[in-house]
Amino acid sequence: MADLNDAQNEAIKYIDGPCLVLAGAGSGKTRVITQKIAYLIQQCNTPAHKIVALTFTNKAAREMKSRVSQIIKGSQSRGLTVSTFHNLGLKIIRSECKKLGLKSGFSIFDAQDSGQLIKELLLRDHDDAADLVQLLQSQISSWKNDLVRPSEAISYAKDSNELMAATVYEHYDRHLRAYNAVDFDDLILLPTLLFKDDPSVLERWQNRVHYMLVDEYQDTNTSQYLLVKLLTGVRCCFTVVGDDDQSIYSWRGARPENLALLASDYPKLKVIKLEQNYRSTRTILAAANHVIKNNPHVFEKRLWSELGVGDEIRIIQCKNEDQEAERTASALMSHKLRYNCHFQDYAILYRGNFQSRIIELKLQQLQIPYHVSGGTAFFSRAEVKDTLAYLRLVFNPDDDNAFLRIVNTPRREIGSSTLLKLGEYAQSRETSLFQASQEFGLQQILNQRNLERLLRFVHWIEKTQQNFETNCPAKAMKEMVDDTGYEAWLFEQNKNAKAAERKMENIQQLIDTVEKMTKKAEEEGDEASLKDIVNKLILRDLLEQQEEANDLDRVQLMTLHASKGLEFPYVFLIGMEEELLPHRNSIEENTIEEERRLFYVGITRAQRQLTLSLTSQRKTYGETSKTIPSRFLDELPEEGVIWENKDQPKPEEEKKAIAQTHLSHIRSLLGEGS
DNA sequence: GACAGATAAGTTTTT
DNA sequence: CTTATCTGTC
Repeated sequence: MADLNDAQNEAIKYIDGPCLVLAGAGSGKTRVITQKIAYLIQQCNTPAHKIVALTFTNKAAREMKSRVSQIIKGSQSRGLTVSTFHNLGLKIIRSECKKLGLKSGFSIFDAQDSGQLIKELLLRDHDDAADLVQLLQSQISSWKNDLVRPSEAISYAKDSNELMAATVYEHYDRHLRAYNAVDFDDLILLPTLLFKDDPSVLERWQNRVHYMLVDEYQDTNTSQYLLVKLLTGVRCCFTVVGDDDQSIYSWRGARPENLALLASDYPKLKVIKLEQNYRSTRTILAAANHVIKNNPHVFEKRLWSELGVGDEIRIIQCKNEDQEAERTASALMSHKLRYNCHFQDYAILYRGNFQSRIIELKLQQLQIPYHVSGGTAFFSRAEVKDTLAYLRLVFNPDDDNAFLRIVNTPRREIGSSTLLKLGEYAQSRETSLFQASQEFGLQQILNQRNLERLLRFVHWIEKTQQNFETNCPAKAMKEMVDDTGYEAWLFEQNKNAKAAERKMENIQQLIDTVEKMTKKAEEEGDEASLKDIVNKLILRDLLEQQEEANDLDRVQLMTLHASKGLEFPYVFLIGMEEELLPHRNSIEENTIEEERRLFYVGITRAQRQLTLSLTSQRKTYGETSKTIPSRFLDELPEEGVIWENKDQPKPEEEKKAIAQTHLSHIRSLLGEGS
């Protein structure tokens, strides 16, 4: 436990009661958590399996796990729980599903599934509901995050609109249960409500948690706050770490005031501030402090650094996004060649996922290896969603969303009118589409031919279910995909065979992943249930994991949100414009402070050098329009910041670098050829 | 019931 | 500029 400062040491050794660590950016908060876990296990004889550490992202959980295992020898950390809130919730729901009225194969609805369900419910009662869906979806989500149940929402409603929304909420929840499904918010909400209502269940779980640590505490919502409070109970043995300046998730229900709430809920709360920054140069830190000064603060803190002054912050002004991408890529490349760094030392950050496209293009042109993290690209692909829907239906036949998605994909000549009739029948019988398909009464409604087609599908699903019970998951999955004739259908659909091939590769990747996960689970002695794996897939763990292993030396591309908790020697932050950062909606909704924190997060990711860029015109929806420099640029200090004018010719050095890359590329091609 | 072509709509951020 | 949805024809 060498090399820790006094505050860090104090935070680690204080274990007798609730502890709040206010940790500024780069102040070593992850170190505090990992070292504290080691301290608990090695010095305090706390059994590893009674310690729970919670994070918000899979990536953070993985990182923490690996850092803990670096400190303590393998066997000692066995049984330690390091997981995301959502994964812990899933674990609790899985083992308590009977109490919650769920069957074991329950599905997890992602945001898209939820949206679809809400849309359907709205269309039943209202004519033009399309633009209401998003609004209702976020309303229902906030209700769930605030522990408001449908009945309460209905009784609190003040006008007809609110009543309508609350009614949709009630229908929505009822349908979820009927589908034997939960949504993302339920993963936290259901365990919390269960613990609140059932003391015996709560006690059982409390006994499994002797000490709890929570990372990024400013991101907790009301439901998560209560979950932690309930689980830690009267023992109050927990450490939470957070930074209100890095609160960037209030749009999804996070309550940074939970930091302050803690002090009133726990009068004995020990508050420790970490103010020494070990990450960034003084120039970068000064800029970050200067910017965040514009926000009001509950907890005052002064971040300082012992590191050198370092390079100036560069601001590159470009004509358009094309040039911005080009200059970013070439500046990166010339820097890399000059200082002989690794690609993994660089990160390119942006506000929205859509901004990665042009950058990717330019990086490809310069042969720069990169990895785009986060992003829903893979999971939003039709073929991936189809395959997952097949699995969902196999394990949970009541999942009507999955049923509708794949009942006629590939074509089984089951069309919309058949499904409409089936839907009406199922509704009247109050059962799922799958169950309804097998009912006798359906003969009255559907003609012989259509009924046969439907039953053929139902029987095939049942056959597949059996196959999954007798065969190993990956094999059964492969057979399932083969059985559907999906591949042939893809080639039929896509004129160019290449696109179809790529789609099949994506499905194969899913199968490979399942195989790997199964093997891994077996090695660790867990039950290798495909149900769990599918749910983990939907929670987005795993695939990232695989990619990470392969993507060693690559430039990292990600959103500002995704970058929180990470650090890079050299950071490029692109799109410093009004309506982008701060985002247009945030300007309208007057939530500039959160955007400022987002900028703050971006700045503080950089260890040695920070480069900002902006354009004077940008293409949106295919139309170019003028842009205004971000107001945040005005908030930077004058000292230590240099502006590069757009009219300036490209620096000679960068030109040379590009030429050199091309040359070395040609050489490598020649070399391989001979 | 399938499919092509037209038209409209939409990009914040994530588990 | 892409993607989702609608419409009309076969």
